[in-house]
Amino acid sequence: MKKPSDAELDILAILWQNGPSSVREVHEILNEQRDVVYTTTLKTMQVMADHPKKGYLKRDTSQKTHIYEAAIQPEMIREDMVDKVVNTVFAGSPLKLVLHALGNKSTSAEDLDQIKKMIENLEKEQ
Amino acid sequence: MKKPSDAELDILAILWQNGPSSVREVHEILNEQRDVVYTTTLKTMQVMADHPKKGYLKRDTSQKTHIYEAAIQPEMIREDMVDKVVNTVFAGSPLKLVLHALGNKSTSAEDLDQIKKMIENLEKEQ
DNA sequence: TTGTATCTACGATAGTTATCGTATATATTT
DNA sequence: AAATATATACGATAACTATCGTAGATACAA
Repeated sequence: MKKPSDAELDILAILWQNGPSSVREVHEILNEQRDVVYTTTLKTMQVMADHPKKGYLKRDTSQKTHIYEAAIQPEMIREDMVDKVVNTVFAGSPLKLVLHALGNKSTSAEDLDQIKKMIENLEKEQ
Repeated sequence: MKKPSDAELDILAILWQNGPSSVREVHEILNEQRDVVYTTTLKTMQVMADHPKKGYLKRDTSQKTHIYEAAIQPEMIREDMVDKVVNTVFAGSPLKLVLHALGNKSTSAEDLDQIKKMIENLEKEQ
């Protein structure tokens, strides 16, 4: 599967978070992140839905205002994206990525707990 | 700073790992990862070095065979790349990324130890 | 010295990405 | 009904990406 472009990923993220939405709804959120005019958002979403090699979005055209929905799920591209990051800026070491994510972000106590549990489970398996 | 493209990242990763290298040396490794002809690697590296808005590489032209070296470091783009991944395919949750990285990869006992230590340190700070 | 190998330089190009303007249809408001 | 707002459709385009071929310089070997 072809990887969505940067701008396409932004739109997918919004749809994954908010569920089926109109172009207007997506645009309002996208426009907070970076300046872009409405028809740019529209065009991008149309291409994402209609391009024969993409099909990232489904659309419901039964009303005047079309409703778009993600046609791919984040799980389908996570692996590829994480691999790319690990193999380029973390010298192929998932450990380094984990330490980076833990170190630079303010991780809550609950989150740390959850990671500890995960580690315990992994250690049992070994 | 503009983000290097996919192909450029592949080349940067090789230079980060191996240090200053000739096009031939980079090409041998890159060509194992995906089929590409020598002049494609050459051209890409020349652009990475010469393009006014890039400057990802430095080159030493004192010998017939030029030697290229990374002019940017992975730390300079890690943040951006991790943020992008987290904010798109992990719903903005670094925790999810960490669990994914731990779960899908066979993480060694030593690595798990190191993560535990990291977590202990973080908990002390809180 | 004549070939063979190895470089760099550089142009061409097809495909993709991201962006925006204009036209037009359809609602909604005054 | 006329004006305003809101949609979609769609063409144009500039910039970027990735790729490869050809030409010419340089080194080295037979």
